[in-house]
Amino acid sequence: MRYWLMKSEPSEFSIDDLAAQKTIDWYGVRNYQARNFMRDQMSVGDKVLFYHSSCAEPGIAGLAEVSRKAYPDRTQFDPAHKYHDPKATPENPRWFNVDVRFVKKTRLLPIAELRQHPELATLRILQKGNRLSITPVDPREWEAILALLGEKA
DNA sequence: GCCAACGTTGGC
DNA sequence: GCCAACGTTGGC
Repeated sequence: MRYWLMKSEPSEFSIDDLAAQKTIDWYGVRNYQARNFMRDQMSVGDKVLFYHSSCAEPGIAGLAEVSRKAYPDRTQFDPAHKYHDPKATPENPRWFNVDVRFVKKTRLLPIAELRQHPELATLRILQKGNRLSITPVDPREWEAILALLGEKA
């Protein structure tokens, strides 16, 4: 079982949307490294920090988990979709996504607060130049973050 | 809106 | 295979 942080712009899809919808296919990832994490390393039951990015209050907004292992991203085949990829075919899909299930909404844990904790200095999203929308979280980091959230690890 | 960082594209 | 140009990300 692994731990992950997954970014979403709340104007596109927020923790409240996930709470309402219960489960989402995490479509739209068009970065190979992030795709590979989903396709090659994620399994059902993996724990997820749901992160709000590109917004007024960037930070961790809730907890989720992987509920289905990776399969081809439906939007790559749809010419009308903004995530359409003309080079992808059902026989040769290029992009994959997992399903993510809502666990709970937490307090908003801002990125500025994450930066204050030395034990989180290694957190991938805090590294300079980080842009990956999906990053692994190590167990120590996970525990430290859950403690900050007042959740039991 | 700014800008650093980074990934992708395409000409050669 | 190199690398300049370009587009995107995302915090501030």
